[in-house]
Amino acid sequence: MIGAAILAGTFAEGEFLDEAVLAREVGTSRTPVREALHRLQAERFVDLVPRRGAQVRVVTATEMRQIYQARFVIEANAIGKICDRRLGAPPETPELIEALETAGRNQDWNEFAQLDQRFHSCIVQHQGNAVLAQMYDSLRPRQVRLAVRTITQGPERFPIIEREHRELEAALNAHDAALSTRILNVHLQEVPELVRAFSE
Amino acid sequence: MIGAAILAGTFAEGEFLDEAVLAREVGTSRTPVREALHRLQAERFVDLVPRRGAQVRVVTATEMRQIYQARFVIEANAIGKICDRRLGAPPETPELIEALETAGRNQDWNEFAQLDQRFHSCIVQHQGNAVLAQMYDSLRPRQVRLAVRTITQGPERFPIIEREHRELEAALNAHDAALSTRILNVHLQEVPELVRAFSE
DNA sequence: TGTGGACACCTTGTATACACGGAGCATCCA
DNA sequence: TGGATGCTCCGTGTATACAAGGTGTCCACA
Repeated sequence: MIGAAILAGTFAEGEFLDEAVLAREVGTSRTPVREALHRLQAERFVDLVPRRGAQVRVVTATEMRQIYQARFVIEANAIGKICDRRLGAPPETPELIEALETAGRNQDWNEFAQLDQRFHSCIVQHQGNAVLAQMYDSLRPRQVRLAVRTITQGPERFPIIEREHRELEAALNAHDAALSTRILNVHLQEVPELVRAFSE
Repeated sequence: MIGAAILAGTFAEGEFLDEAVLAREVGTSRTPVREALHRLQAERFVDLVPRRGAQVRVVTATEMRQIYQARFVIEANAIGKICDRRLGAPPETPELIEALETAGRNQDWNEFAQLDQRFHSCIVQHQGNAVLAQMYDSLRPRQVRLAVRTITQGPERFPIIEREHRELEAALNAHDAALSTRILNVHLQEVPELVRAFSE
């Protein structure tokens, strides 16, 4: 059901989730709750330890860095292919950039994060490999938990993100793989650095 | 439980799986079967369509090609990093190559496929990014179904695979990224070509 | 007073019963 | 005769009851 939403930030890391309690809170029985917890395990939100239950995973700075590395590997590959084939930026990008700037002006962090994700996701999809695209998207849930922490603490980064998106779009339309990759590299390195700054 | 094994090749593509029947066959109740089916969905073995049940996914030639592209993207990245840092081939490789050749001599296809997977998997793990490694491994179940089809039809490829593994190990130990990548590219392009050959 | 063992309670894992929704078939009408 | 509609049956989705295992506490003994 609303499994993912439950974990947005309401539980402490390492905490064990009680199925019965969750069921009561959601107003359903344990069965759907169990299924939701299994989905959450698949999305790496919780560890299911036998006979103990679902433990909220701790997202370490190391893991976060690795997630962004993984994003870079997949998205850089997509960019390379897009430039090779001279496809240009995905057709949705102007619209998404527009919406992103609106969300930025309105200080709507949720919307902003979601649009940012869609921007990058549509670039990866533009390459045409559904398997890679699905992998890329599967990284999202894990980022969300950190995203709320970081973005809310650094709203001054909004304009920077917006600018880099526009630069990336332009570089893609110029079929310039090297430039696009360079921009992406900078773009994706900022968040892990923020995370590190907080955790050290 | 044994969910994954069930699907090794015993069900027709597109077939709907009946929970009650499966439960009877396994000798358990529907509840564990349902959980297994959900896991199988996470592994992309089945599609869970609401109120209809679990449908065995059809693995198209296109998807197979994309899976091998995805493998290449991740493994090539690992190889690049390994050569950059001059790590050399993973310490397990000599042993794995040895075992692979034994399996090849014994015509043990199952063992062969498993060792081949472990060989590549340990290269990706050698890079040190657990997120990418887990992604890479998650591709495996989907390959297995095709692997049995192709390998059993082309056992003459065993020596070729073995040779390429040895070449890849040597190239890694020589810290030669370009050569390693070239070998990997050839190595991973053969299977999709076989698949295409069968399906056309 | 500290440590070890046993018991009880609590939570997960499994089974079964019930509810809900869809798909297929039959029948009726055009 | 063909199509549409309604009914029935079957299979998934959910709830609840029961079993099993683990953890924490309490008591007894050293």
